[in-house]
Amino acid sequence: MPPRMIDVARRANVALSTVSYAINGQRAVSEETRRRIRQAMDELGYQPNALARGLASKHTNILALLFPTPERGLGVTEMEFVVGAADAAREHGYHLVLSPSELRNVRDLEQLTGQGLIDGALVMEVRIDDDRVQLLEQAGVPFSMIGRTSDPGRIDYADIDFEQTTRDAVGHLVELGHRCIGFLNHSPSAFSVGYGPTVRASEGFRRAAATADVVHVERLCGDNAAAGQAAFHEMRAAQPDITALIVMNERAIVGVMDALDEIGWRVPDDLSIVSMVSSTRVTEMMRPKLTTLEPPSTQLGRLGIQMLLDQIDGGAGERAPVQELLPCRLVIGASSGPPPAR
Amino acid sequence: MPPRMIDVARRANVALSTVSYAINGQRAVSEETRRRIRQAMDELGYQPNALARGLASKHTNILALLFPTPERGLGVTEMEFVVGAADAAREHGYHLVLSPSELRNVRDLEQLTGQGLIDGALVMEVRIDDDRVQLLEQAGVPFSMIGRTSDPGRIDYADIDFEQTTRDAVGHLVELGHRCIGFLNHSPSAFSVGYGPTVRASEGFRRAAATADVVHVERLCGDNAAAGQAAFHEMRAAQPDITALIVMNERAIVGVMDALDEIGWRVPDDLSIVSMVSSTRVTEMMRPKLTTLEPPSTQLGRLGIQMLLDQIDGGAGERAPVQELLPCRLVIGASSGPPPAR
DNA sequence: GCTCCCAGTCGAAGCGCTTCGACTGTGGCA
DNA sequence: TGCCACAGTCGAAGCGCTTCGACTGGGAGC
Repeated sequence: MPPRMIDVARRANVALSTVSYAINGQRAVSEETRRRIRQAMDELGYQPNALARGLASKHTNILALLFPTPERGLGVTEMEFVVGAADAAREHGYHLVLSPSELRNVRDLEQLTGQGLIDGALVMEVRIDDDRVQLLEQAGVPFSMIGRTSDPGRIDYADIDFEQTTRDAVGHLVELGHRCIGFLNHSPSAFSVGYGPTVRASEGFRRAAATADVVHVERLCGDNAAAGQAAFHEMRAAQPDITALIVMNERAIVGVMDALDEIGWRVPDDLSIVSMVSSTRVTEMMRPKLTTLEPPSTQLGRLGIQMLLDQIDGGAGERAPVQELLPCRLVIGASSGPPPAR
Repeated sequence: MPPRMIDVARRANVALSTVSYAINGQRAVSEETRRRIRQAMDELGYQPNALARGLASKHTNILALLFPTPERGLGVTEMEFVVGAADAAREHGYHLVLSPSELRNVRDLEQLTGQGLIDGALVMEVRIDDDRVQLLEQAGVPFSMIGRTSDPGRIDYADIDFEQTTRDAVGHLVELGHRCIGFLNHSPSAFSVGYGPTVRASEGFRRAAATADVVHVERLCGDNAAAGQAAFHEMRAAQPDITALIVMNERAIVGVMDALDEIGWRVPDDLSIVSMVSSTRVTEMMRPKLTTLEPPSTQLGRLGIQMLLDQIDGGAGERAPVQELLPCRLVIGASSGPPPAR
């Protein structure tokens, strides 16, 4: 029912193949012919059939976005990745299919790559040691990652620079005068499965604190208020002099606030709080409005797609892998200030 | 390079077409033959090529998810839609392509449907009067909506039951003893473009309040703290007796809290707050933990896909349209209580 | 004046599948 | 005993494109 290429060809009085060449420029077509073809296409409202094109040409203009849904659930930051990626893909004439593959369902991934549907994949929520990476490699599917494995080798990735980000967080607090800083990280399970941000922020914090020569203490903490509350009390028991807290666990923060109420502490007078890798969209809803290191989520999503397309369009040539670490942006809110004079 | 159907056929000593029939059951195949074919497929690790299949059969097993990115940005609730839809699609053997079409880019939509890539579309963020609906109709693409237009006709949709939800919100407050209730809605621009939830919640609130015979006042309010703060002061000026507030605007809430601080009011002692259509994921991060009417987001996403598939697989037959309104779940937090005895 | 080359065009052969019509052999039934 | 129906199988014709090899007619080069 929709017009086909042959209809365009007939109307423009040329061969089918000439229309094809006019459309994708694989061979020269004279200006006059091209004009007639364009006109015919317009008149018929012609749109090339994506499947036929893909079948014949071996590339589909479809990319997959692999996002597992972690126990933690997906938040604003992840949504921003997705939107960034989807926008970037569309701008380049690609479609993005969403593949909510659980890690356990390696089968799903095989199915996706085996069907010949996708030209490449963007892998989200990468773990330090991620099954999907091997799978994609041996399937020969071009891919890039948001996040990175412990040894990314020559795989393209874009990730948050946790080293820099923790340094910035610690730096901000040190500048304000803090000398004893706590770090509340994600859950023990996130750490033990090797979720990248959890592991890297942990290392980064330790190093940054050591470099700045401040007393520090870290805790892993379940993603809920109760865990946050308990964790803070434990931390304070370990380091009674604590005057500032870096939190990379949005859902634990409210628990910390509860804990502070219990001991009559106020933010930022008695304790400064800096949220790490939280969207301002979230921190602005908290009271006091939190100081945060906001992740460049949309940009990461776009970058991920960009890298992938470079890889695909770039063709076979040996390229240097693109591996970028992006910093978070320090957005100062009302939750950080000078330490109390205790 | 990957095995093709002909390879399977040769290995199982049958015709190509027999393999096809064995796979999708369009014709009877003997048990013995089927066994041999299955074995050959396993040995070769065969996976049908999705494009070839689609080209020949006229359906692709791909659905599109149409989500415009509103000025307001996409939040947790929207993410949950998306995940629900993606999961449901995968469970049924479909892929989901993300189409972040701006409403203005009607061209993008035409391109998507014209390419023959998708079997159907799920439309998110539907407005009272939505261009995309006409476009999809005239393109002959099966689709269903999350949300609904003013006159959905025979189009399938799943939406939140705003009538019921506002009634529940008002009911909860009335039960607590409140007699003067405010409603803080989304922005004037959301209202004027006819964003469904904004419009319907407005009507619902007015009706519910009238039925319950309580004094009520409503304001549209920009999606930010400053607007919320100003709006609350205005509301109180209009109705000094206000003792409870229903808010369907997550980002304005913190502004309301600021306003309360200014006049020395506390929640819920002086003012009860109920958040409408907010994920508990969000309300649990607020202090006090907000009472909310939590939307069945994931379920809506799944339902949307389900309806779409019924429509597609159901075939040509005249079905009754599936039009479902789902209630939100009242989750009582610490932000609502009896009115003060002023 | 002849060859050579190349821009520009055409026809045809696939890409890997679905599906149609045709063919075979068996069993039920009169 | 003969006929028909039908389960089970096969070959071939597309689906709507891309791409390859081949063909044509000028200009450029000598």
